[in-house]
Amino acid sequence: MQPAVDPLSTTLSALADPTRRAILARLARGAATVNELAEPFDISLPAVSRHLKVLQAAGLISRGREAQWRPCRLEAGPLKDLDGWLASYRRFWEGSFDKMEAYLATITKGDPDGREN
Amino acid sequence: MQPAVDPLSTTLSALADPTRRAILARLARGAATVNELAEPFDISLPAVSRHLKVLQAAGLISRGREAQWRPCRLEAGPLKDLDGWLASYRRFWEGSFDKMEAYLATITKGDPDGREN
DNA sequence: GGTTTATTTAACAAGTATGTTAAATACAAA
DNA sequence: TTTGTATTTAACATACTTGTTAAATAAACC
Repeated sequence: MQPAVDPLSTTLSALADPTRRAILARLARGAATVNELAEPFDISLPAVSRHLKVLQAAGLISRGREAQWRPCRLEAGPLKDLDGWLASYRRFWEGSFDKMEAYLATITKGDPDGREN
Repeated sequence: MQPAVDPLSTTLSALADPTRRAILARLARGAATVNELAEPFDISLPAVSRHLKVLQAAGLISRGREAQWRPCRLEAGPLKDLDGWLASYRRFWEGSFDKMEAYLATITKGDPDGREN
């Protein structure tokens, strides 16, 4: 029943929506206006506007003010933080690399030159 | 309003809850039973049970069956997939590294030995 | 000033998430 | 077989999310 205010939760929950991830993917190729961002989707403009509000609240995008346009651009900070969080779990899927290394060590054992194949 | 949920959305939404992330952090140190996992939290056991159900549905944990216990263990697959998704954004925060390299190149320019400081 | 274009806010509906307590299930131990 | 321990399911309350349409705001254009 907590309002879920920690930044990582906010980031993850913002990213959990496929529409918002698609918006980020678009912004990865450069800044865009709300209408441009909305164009590929079958949802209303207010709905897109709200997605942008969520992304901005999470710090994943920032917005400018040019005439009547509010261009959005990607902000990578929260993604970097997420990457940092993920890093502590990385060893769990890099385990297979260890197995591969152990395997290679086995098949090259007894080879004085240490060639791997 | 879409019923089908893509795996990445499922992963992110499972991770968006701080209680569930704490559970994963605990499981990163080894398998645990539901009661063990519930112990640090101020929420009811059924609530924890439901968090585990969410994590399992997302493939982030798997469960055994030993006597009356259902031990949980971490499954890294979805985290690895998330890491793969994140990777395509990595260049956005590695840009500062490029700047650092450019900076270092500047201050070492004209130093025949190429020492960095 | 009045219109057009871009975007947001308001008001509302439907679905989902998370928590609770009480009861049910599964297995072990006595 | 009864009892205790571990865990889940049921039933319910509350709040959040996401979508809609209609109206409001902001700035450019004529």
